[in-house]
Amino acid sequence: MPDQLNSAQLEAVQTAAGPLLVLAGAGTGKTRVVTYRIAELIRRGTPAGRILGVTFTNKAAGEMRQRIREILGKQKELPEISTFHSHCVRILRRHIQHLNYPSRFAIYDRRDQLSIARNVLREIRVAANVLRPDDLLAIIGSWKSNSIRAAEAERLAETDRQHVAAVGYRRYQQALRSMGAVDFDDLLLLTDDLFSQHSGSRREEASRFDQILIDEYQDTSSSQYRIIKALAVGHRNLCVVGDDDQSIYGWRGAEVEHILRFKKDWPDAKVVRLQENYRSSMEILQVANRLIEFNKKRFDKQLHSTRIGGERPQVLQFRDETKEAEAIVADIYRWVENRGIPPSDIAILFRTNEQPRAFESELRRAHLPYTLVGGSSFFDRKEVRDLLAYLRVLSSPRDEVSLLRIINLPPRGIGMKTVSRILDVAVSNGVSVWELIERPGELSEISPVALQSLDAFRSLIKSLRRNIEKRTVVEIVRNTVERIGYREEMERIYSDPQEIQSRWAAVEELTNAAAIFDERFKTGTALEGFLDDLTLDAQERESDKEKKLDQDAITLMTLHAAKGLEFPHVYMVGMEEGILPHHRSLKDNEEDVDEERRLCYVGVTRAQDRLTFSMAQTRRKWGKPRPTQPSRFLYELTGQAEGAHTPDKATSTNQMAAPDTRRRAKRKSLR
DNA sequence: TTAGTGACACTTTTT
DNA sequence: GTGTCACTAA
Repeated sequence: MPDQLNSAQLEAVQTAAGPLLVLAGAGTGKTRVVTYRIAELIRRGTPAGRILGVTFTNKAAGEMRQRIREILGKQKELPEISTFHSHCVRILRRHIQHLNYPSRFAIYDRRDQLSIARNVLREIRVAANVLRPDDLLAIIGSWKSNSIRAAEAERLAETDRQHVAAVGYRRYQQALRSMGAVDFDDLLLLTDDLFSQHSGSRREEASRFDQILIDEYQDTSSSQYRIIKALAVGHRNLCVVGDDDQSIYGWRGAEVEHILRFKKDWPDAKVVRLQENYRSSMEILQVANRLIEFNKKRFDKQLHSTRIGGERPQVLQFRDETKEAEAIVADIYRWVENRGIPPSDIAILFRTNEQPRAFESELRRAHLPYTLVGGSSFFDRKEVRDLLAYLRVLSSPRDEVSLLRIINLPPRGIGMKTVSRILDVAVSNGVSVWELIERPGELSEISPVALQSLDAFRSLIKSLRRNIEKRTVVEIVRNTVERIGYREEMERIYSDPQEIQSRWAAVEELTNAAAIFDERFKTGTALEGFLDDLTLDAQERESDKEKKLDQDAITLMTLHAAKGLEFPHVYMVGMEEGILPHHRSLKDNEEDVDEERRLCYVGVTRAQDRLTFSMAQTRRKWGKPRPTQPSRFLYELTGQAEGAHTPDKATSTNQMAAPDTRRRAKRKSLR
């Protein structure tokens, strides 16, 4: 990327007022334009605090903040850069009482949602072969992303399955509300509700900013779309940036149509197209262009390369996924050790979160530094979820999912029977579980021993909550771990000292996160903010030292997580039918495959200099090796498949070899 | 009634 | 590797 902005970029940066649509291909400097535009607005006199920048992930928000800080210099006030969800949380914390919600609400992540869905299905007696909890969540999610509420869902339902799901949806929302909790979709839906029902709140929130900039606009859902409109309709200074070819969140309600509709909503909008790719070598860009032409529904767009030549992308085949990992890591090792390539220049991209396992162990064996981005890691750890549940109960005892998780953890004599008895009474008397624990008089048929245990539990929670507003989050965490005897419990359950060690490390990591949080925010209801940040993954979890280590590590991540990033050396692994495209997208319709193709396109366009595809001929699934087929995308991007929308290019250029023909040579070269 | 053990199924992508 | 279910011992 040159230091000078080209004319299109300059136009996007300097258009100061009115709606602006930036249609930008991959690697054309999209984020750079947003960053410079914000800096330019500030330079021209807009106070930084009056600018709202919305990104898709917290990672992207952090990077953007960092770059703006670099451009502006340290002493200046910074603009508000945040994700949609984080921004909505802040709005709701200020106004949610208008919607008859307590302002102390907890945010439930997928695991919590699953737990509620399970209970709902049990309550309405739905067998697992009719609807499983994750099915219910998927259906509710698709309704929510189309702004369909439970009542409407019940009207719209046609099939039996939909009827059951609609009933489940209603119960699910009731459960959330009674626990004072919201899920991720609710953050957007409730904000949308708030703005449409309470114009005062809308005006107040809209008047906070004079300029709004949205990155990755192709991934906005309909509730996000309406929220943006509600915030921007007054000042009309709305700049959106996106690329329809990189729309990969359709399954979450993202609609490419919003970016198409922009000109209709804002007829005077200025449109700027960025079509010069500064990132990838010509060879890589050719592969990308060839691939994406197989998608029929797309904006007419041509990406020009500004770089000539480059290394031709390779396709490697291996016997199984272990061999794949071995060989790829061996290849990386040679680049790092023999050619002095910094590990941070290298990324391994994959479709699903189970794929990196084999690569991780190979990388460890080779003593190559790596970081696994996203995935399950931290929050899926039992220890983290245990402690988090305690913290949530301390923050709000109405949080039933958390309360039920910790009520007998570590074991304290409150078993299944007692819990289900409490739940029965709670449901029939219409009171919360915590209320029953506080007033056990309403409980009947519970053994005196269990009552005693309940009483001890109540005192424990009460004493942990004492003075909670005055304490720092670290103190709360340490105190909780201490008082519940978590270390002792760990030593009791696990015999292997190494396992205890690694599990305890997660506890320490959570404590560190709390310490970092305390440093940054010294005021207010700290615990609640900490929990919000953790759930929305808005935390800067690593200390500075670890961050520096990370900076020189190989990156492992999913294709979804890779959006917006770039690396000199990219490996796209597991290029097989059923993985990319994923088999769940093959079932229904063509459009799902198009989204998988865009996902592949996103991966390809991350690469700057060198791109390697790999696949395994057999892959283990549930322990059994099964033969695989090369991904159709491999044929498409090598020009060996029919049906590209502009098929002329496919035969004109000198092709890289098909997966099969190239195999022997490649494997040799890797040894 | 509770605590501990083993079989079992589950893994698309994420805020 | 993890949560859930069914079974058994105390």
